Amino acid sequence: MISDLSPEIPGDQQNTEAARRGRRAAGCDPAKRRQILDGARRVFIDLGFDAASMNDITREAGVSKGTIYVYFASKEELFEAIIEEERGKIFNNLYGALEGGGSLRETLIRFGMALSLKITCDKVIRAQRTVIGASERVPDLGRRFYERGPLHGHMLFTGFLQSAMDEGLLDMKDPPLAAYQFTDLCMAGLFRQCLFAYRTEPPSDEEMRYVVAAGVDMFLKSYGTVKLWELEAREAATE
Amino acid sequence: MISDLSPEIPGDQQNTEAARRGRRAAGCDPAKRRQILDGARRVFIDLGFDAASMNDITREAGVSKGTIYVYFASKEELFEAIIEEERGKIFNNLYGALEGGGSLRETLIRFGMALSLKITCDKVIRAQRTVIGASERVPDLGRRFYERGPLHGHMLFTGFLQSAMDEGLLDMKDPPLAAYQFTDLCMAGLFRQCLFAYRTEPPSDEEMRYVVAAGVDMFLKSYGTVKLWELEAREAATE
DNA sequence: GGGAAATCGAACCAATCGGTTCGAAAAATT
DNA sequence: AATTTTTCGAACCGATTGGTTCGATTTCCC
Repeated sequence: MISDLSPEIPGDQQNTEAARRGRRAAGCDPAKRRQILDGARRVFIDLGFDAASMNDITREAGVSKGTIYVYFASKEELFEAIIEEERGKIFNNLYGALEGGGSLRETLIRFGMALSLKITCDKVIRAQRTVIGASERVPDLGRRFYERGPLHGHMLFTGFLQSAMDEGLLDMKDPPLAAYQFTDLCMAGLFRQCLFAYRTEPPSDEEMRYVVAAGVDMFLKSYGTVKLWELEAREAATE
Repeated sequence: MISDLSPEIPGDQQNTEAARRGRRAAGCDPAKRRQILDGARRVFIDLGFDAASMNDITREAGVSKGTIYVYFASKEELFEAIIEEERGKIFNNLYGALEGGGSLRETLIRFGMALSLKITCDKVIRAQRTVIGASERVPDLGRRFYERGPLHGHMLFTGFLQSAMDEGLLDMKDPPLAAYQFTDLCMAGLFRQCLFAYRTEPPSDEEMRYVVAAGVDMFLKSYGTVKLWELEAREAATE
């Protein structure tokens, strides 16, 4: 079965002749595809879409140009495949931090750390720069990235806040707004500093922890309920 | 005196011959310079640095290519001149909002509105996208933009918070961090939404006011002192 | 109005772009 | 080992790039 060997490739042009004989269709070797994507990713993220040439990618990937065009129809298609991959790498396994247990404060700190560490690390910042730069001429690209990445995460986190509200731990008039406030507090200033290349290197773990803790404090001081204070006081007393 | 006519032009090559006769040196007509900058600004901000060609700029500015190269040595130099101008247009006259009088809460709302309205409007977002996109290959550009723009503003605002602290209205352990928290709260979510082209049009005045008011509430609930509450209560009573 | 100077406009440069083509070489299936 | 298929590598396409050059034209100062 072909899909066993290359499950992630859409089966639009299966090259049925070869398929019937149990042979791989042209442009369907997952390893080669990976090789191309990895090389192209480095080039695109280093140079941006425009400045990256297909010859650069050829060189970086160690694959001939003709072969690239067997796997991807155009520069745009290759680019979009890479952005999609990057989005997945950034946002997958991020919201598991919401389900690790512990007190509300602990969970918020754990989530805030995971979020802001990932969003401000060098690789991710470079990827975001590339998407933002391309958003001017290809708005759909930036839009899709945002919808499937940050927006999706925002809804998951809003749901988490809702459930904390149902438990009587938080009291918010506008949970979606509160979710935005929280995520922005967790990266106070740092996100823009990184985007504009003001920081030579990403925030350290300690700095991040300091900012996140301050953000969580501020957030809970605004939205925490009496029940939350009682819980926290009780917990502090037992230690 | 030449510098009276073109004060902003560096006098490196004054074409002394012509200057002695009271004539303008080549490439020193402020009006032409403006014409070129205006055309180039539109093209660069619409297309980004790479995709903008000098022929596009020629067309948009209504100036021959040879003339452009009399005023600017290269595409990069022209681009940097425009970014510098844009930075000035964005951040100048922004921090006057801090000095308009009124209560602390009123001032914070006024400043927050001015800040976030300006930073998320279409023109400014496009300019920022261009700078961020170019920051990958020309980090100095993004760095200078950030230092002379957002960072400078951050220091001004931190000073404002300090003086409010001196008056006993606020109590903060870390004023610079608090300044970041405030500015980020004022654009909760909106800044990233705009950057990634998720929003077709910038936030409305009402939406902005709603977000800013919520941010100011949160900020004051965290950092406001008893003295501030008394002041606000007294003011509310007299109305 | 005469003469100096700046601008224009178009041609021109070498280099590079994304994308295609094709025969030779390499791999893999039978 | 024979044969099918993929990949390679280089040449090639037309278009466009940033940048230069240069005579014709316009503008401006005396």
